[in-house]
Amino acid sequence: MLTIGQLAAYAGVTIKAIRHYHERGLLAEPDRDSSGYRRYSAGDAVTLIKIRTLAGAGVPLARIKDLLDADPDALAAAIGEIDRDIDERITRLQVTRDQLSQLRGGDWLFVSPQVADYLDDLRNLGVSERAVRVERDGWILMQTASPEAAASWIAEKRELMADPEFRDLYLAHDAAYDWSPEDPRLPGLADRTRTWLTTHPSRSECEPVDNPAIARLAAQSQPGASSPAWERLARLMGASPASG
Amino acid sequence: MLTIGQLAAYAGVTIKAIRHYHERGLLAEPDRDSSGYRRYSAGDAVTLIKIRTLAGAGVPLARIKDLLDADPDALAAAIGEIDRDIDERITRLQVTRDQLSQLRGGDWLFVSPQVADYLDDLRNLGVSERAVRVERDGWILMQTASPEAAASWIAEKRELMADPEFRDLYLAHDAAYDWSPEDPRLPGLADRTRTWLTTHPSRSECEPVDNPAIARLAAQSQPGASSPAWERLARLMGASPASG
DNA sequence: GCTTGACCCTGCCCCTGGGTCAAGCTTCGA
DNA sequence: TCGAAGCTTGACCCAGGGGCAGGGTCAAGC
Repeated sequence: MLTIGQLAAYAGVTIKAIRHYHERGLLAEPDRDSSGYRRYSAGDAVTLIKIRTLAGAGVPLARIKDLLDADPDALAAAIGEIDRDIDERITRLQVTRDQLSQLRGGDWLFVSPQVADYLDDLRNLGVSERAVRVERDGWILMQTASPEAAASWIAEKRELMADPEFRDLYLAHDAAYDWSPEDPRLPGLADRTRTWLTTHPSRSECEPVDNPAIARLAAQSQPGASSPAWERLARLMGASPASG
Repeated sequence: MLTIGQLAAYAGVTIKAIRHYHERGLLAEPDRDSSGYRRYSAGDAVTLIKIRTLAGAGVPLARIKDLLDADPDALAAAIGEIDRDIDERITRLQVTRDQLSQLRGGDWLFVSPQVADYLDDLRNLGVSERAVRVERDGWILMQTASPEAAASWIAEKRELMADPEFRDLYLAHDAAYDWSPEDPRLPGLADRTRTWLTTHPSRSECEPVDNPAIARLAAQSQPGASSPAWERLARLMGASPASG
């Protein structure tokens, strides 16, 4: 006959766990010896190892309790189910591992794949990290408000980026962020932008999304995301569609 | 700006979890609107997805809190560590899955491999399941008391099973369990057993282990594990070494 | 203007699967 | 014979939330 410590060592379980199983009714309380110590049989060891194996597989104790006195067929069925569950957990762990590796490596985790691709395009174009971050945050807000609308907008915008003049304007606006508000290039840039806007009517019903000013709009909620040069640019463009 | 429900939906997390992260200091409490609702920014969504990813990998919340404002090098190191941890958990899950499959398939899980082999030998010999179970339980008790001694005994016993006369005696004792106590074969079996015991002095210091009577000894703790025929057999063998 | 349903707020207790500590008894080995 | 190790019960603690209570808010439809 075994003491609780011997049983625990044999089954590879802590003493505390055994008492826990007693409390939950998984393992019957054995008889006590004259001093009140619990005394276990070999059958208890067999049961305990079953419990440990099932618990190690993540089966809840309440379910283990049922399985222990289920008929062999039910047990076999349950084991099959648990087995599939383990497989699923393994694949989920592998997914998690992949996601972890993406934590160091861009925005893939935070936005839809389409937006992530778009952000990568921006980076390849030489857009500043600041602008990329502002775009990312804007797209997150849009995706939250309406994932379908964001999906169609992002498609439209990626198409737009194929236009060299638009790309040029985008990069110029990005660069202008750091210019002095008295920079002589600002009026010309404002003119070019206005011209582009009038010759390229937006197809989407939400105009600001389609031009670089979206960055300023999205940025309004973030302190310090605008600049003196951009403020002047906005004034120069006057009542352009972007300012509404 | 997002409500807590929108943020939760975007990040794939429950509202309750977000509030929990606020309590734990993982995610800063955002400003409230006029009605006291929390209002979130896109940056909160980015942080929350980081939290979710790390938490999904099993990283404790307290550690996530540290990692969120750690420098990139420390984060990369931590991610490497977490990655190894996930690998380990995957292999452990695979081991668990193997053990699970053994739950339906014998005694492999409950005793040492040597004892499991021995029990399989017994089954192949045609020994009754009752006797196998009694042997298994006896070996569990022995292994718990002294794994090394049990290891040498099991080796000795498997050697012994190579002796045809011993095998024969073992099977006869097993079969005798179900005989009538008046069965005329019992005196002859008692004689054969006594003869074998005198011509085969035990090498181990613990004699009962080396002969079939171990089954009876181990069974004494289990009610109903003996039988009328066995009782008579014990009386017939008189003061044999097995009866002590 | 009123209702209805969805959403949000705080605060509390509950769960699993144990770990840890305390205070006192028993058993074992030298 | 004495100290170390082992056993007893009981109470409290942890993560990571879930669920419920009891209430406030908001937007739409009638």
